[in-house]
Amino acid sequence: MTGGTGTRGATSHDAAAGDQDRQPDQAPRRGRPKTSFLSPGLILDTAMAVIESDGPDALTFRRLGADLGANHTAVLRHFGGKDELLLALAARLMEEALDDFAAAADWRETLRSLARRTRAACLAHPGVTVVVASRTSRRAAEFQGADIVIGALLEAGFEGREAASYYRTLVDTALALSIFEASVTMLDEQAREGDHLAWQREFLTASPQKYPHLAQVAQHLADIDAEDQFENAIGLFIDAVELRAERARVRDRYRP
Amino acid sequence: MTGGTGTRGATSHDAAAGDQDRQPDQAPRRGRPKTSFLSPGLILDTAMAVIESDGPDALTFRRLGADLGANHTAVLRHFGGKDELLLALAARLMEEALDDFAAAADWRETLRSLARRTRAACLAHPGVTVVVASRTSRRAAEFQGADIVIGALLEAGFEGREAASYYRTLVDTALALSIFEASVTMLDEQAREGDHLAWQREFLTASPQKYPHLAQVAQHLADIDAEDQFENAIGLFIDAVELRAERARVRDRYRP
DNA sequence: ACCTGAACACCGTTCAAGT
DNA sequence: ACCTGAACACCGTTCAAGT
Repeated sequence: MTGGTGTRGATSHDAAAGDQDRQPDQAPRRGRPKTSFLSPGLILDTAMAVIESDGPDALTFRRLGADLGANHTAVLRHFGGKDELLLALAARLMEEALDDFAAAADWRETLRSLARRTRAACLAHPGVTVVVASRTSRRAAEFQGADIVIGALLEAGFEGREAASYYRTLVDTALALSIFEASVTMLDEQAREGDHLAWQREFLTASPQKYPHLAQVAQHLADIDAEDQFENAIGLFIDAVELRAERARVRDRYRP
Repeated sequence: MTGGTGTRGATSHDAAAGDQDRQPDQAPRRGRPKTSFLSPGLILDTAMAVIESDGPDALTFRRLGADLGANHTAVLRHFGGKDELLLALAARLMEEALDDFAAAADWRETLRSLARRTRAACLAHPGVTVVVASRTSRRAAEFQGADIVIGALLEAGFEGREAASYYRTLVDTALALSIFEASVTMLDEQAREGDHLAWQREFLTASPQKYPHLAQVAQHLADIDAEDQFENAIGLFIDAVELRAERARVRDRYRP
């Protein structure tokens, strides 16, 4: 029932016994560990595993303690509270998204890459994304990523103020759309059990008299692919940015 | 402490006494109300008031009961559970966004209007937006709104499949950005108490050696206005859509 | 038909106590 | 320094009972 995602035993007795097969180079002074076996990293790993296997509501200190083989209050020695834990999860998600992010040969491709990485990380952990959604700010997009994207926009031909503005638009849009898609994924999954997905049928049978335009395209609405849709949004963004970049370059040519 | 947002007394004793000054045309059979005094509408009003005044965490059945002058389990006679209540709150938020929504003279203005309405509703109730964020699907954009927006896109010159696709892109983007902005608002408000807003200063003092591009535009990043930013994103979307609409019209001229 | 009140299983957090 | 175990104030939900 507890899943068994922990790397240690499931009870505190097992945890105590574990001291005996601890690495000798760690040199525990007597038989008690002088260094803690819990660490922020291990706790975050376990938390993500719990959410992804049993859903956002399953993340409780008691469940976390059970999977870690520790008391349910032990986590509080590493995180000030649940809110702090969630903020750390949000930061980890964005770290994963931007891991090894680097500029591409083409500035358009650099922007596209950031957006795709953001989406990939959120969809890889939709449950985590939903729990931390309200604590995810663009602060998470760290300096490293910001510098690369702004570099791409400067390369495209924008001045400082515009580069800053389009940078924020891209990051916000990519992040917001990714979180939104993850939450729709989770919601649909939950609704599939009930009959809440019936609204898709309603769309197809909407009254053509009352909603003529809707009826005209209803068949196409049903089979829209989520990934195509995301690519579509990013494509629109880049097209528009490129259009304005050309104008900016022309403008600068006459006002150098 | 309980706020006093209820329209009835704060205790169940007061609620019972309230029967005596009930309207006579309601004709209560004996002294007990034959019609319930709680209604889904009243409950949702109270729930929104609670969240907006004391934050998302304040929305509990016990608090709701206190403000309504009823037992803390009475709400369960109108909503199956907390999840159902949140889904209803999400639906109400979108109803508010699309209330009296109508097509404008120009199709671009119609698209802009939908986006602005979505944002306005979310920012009018940021706390509510954050609680229901994970239960807000584009299902909420009801047939009425969908028909109008799709009509605008057909008017712009798109065929069925493209109109459907751009409709979804606009609705998803506007909704996702609005939810995101609301959650950033709530997060900043909470962080202002701590010193978590320190990252803004960090941005300004980021190493120009390690992050040259970032340093170049850091001053502009600080004073970006949120509303300008949203308008910017929608403006980019409409520019790109218009660009493609022109192409679609040219294409159709040669293949009618 | 609608509401009450007690009860149940659970939650995050605190704190004195252990090693 | 880190963890335990009991305790506290809360939570959503169930259910028999009232009117």
